Amino acid sequence: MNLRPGADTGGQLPLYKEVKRLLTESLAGGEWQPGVALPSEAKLGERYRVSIGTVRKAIDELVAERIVVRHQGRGTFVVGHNAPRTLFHFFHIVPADGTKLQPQVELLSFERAKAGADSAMRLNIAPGAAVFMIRNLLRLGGKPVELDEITLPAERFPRLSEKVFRERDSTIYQLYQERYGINVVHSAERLSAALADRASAKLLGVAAGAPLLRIRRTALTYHDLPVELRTSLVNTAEHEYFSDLGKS
Amino acid sequence: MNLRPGADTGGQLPLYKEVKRLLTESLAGGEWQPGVALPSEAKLGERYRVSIGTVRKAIDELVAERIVVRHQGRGTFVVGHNAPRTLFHFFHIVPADGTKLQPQVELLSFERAKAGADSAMRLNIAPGAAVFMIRNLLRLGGKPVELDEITLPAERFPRLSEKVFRERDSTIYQLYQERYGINVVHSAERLSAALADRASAKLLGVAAGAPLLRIRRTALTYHDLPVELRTSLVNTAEHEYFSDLGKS
DNA sequence: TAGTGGTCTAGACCACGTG
DNA sequence: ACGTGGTCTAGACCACTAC
Repeated sequence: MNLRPGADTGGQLPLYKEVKRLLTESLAGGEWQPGVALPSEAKLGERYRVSIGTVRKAIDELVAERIVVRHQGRGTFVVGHNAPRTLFHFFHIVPADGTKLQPQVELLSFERAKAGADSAMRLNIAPGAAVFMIRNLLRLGGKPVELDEITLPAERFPRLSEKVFRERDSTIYQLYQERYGINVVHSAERLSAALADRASAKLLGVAAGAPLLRIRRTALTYHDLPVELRTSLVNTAEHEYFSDLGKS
Repeated sequence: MNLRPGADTGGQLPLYKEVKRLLTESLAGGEWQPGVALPSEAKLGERYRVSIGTVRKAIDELVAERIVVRHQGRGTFVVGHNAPRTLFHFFHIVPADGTKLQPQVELLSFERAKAGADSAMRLNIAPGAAVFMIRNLLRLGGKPVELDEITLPAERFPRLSEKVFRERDSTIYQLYQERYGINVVHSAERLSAALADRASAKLLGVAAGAPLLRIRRTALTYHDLPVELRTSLVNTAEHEYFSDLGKS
């Protein structure tokens, strides 16, 4: 760490990047839980022996990545899955008329299985490693709209069971956060079109052969570590996927 | 404009937001063309009578929105549609294996028409106003993959003709930029699944009733002004839509 | 009143690109 | 050598929140 103005960089990384890395380490290590305020910028400046401006630049990037939020006069807070607004960072299905609705989730099945080659690669685990496979039906305004298949690496979710999953009184990502200390902060999604097979059609209340939107998501925690795979089949007759790219 | 440290805000907007607004005005007014360097940060500081730090904060936001790019030692440049990398800010279809390919575009039809209620609303023009309707077939690696229907407000594209459109030696957004001074900087997309009708199926080389991904895009220029509507039908048998959300 | 983040300035030095 | 953006510091004052 260096205090001379404009000096250093012999250590390779800019100071504020290093501070950001250290902050991310602390977040990943659970030093500050979601919903809790970080130390003040002045305190962080002392802690890392840098000026407030450098701390601010590091936090600026965390804010841009929606990992923390600032509240003037209150402090800087770790983003978790408690605030209803964070739900829509990950749930992009809206009625065609645009009004956002909270989905109701119904558990269809909960199984143990072994990871296939593709899942293993995307989850960065060994092929054949134990995983949980969970299927859910999502309703919007009472109507079934989306069918989810979730794949979780068992190692990261010790003692997870159908009972635990079913009896949670929160969202799924909140469960990961509160019970396993896993905070989902980003996701990558790939979309394609598919035809409803008989089973999916029945659950979604459409004809077999109806067109469905297929979403394949990888959910990531700090350091871009993958922690969940999710394949969704969506009936887009009355709903759409909203791609809220870029912009601020 | 105010020079006292920490003062003002009586004028409502923070200084750097005002500077950003003025920069955007100049960009929209064509003072700096895409590909050209803005005045240096020091010059802009003199011009708006603010410190360099304030200019930098304004430009930071324009960089985050991909409206300009900085190159250390060279300057800050207006983003246009010349660099091949900018293409993929707007074209999100990639082969399932992930390798990005440049699409080849074939013009299918070019017509004049009147805007319907929905198009007019989304383009912010009067219902019944003159529009161009253009249909294109896009190929990736020689195979037809996407069918586009483009709607343009005729008023903003004076003297556009099939000949002009067909004989362009560049991308479509490059044509807008170079001939009409319209720089597409953002887009909003809504996705759904559909079935191929007979005509689309034939053009895309799939069976009628095959599942297609439908993308409805509104393309925006500075100040979030809509300048183009585009509905795309994509055969996702061997390609996917990549949603590269958030993150830096 | 005290503490927090938000804005704005000023100036130093570094790294990069061009001539 | 010069000009550009990139990093870092220091300090002032404002706006908001909580007590």
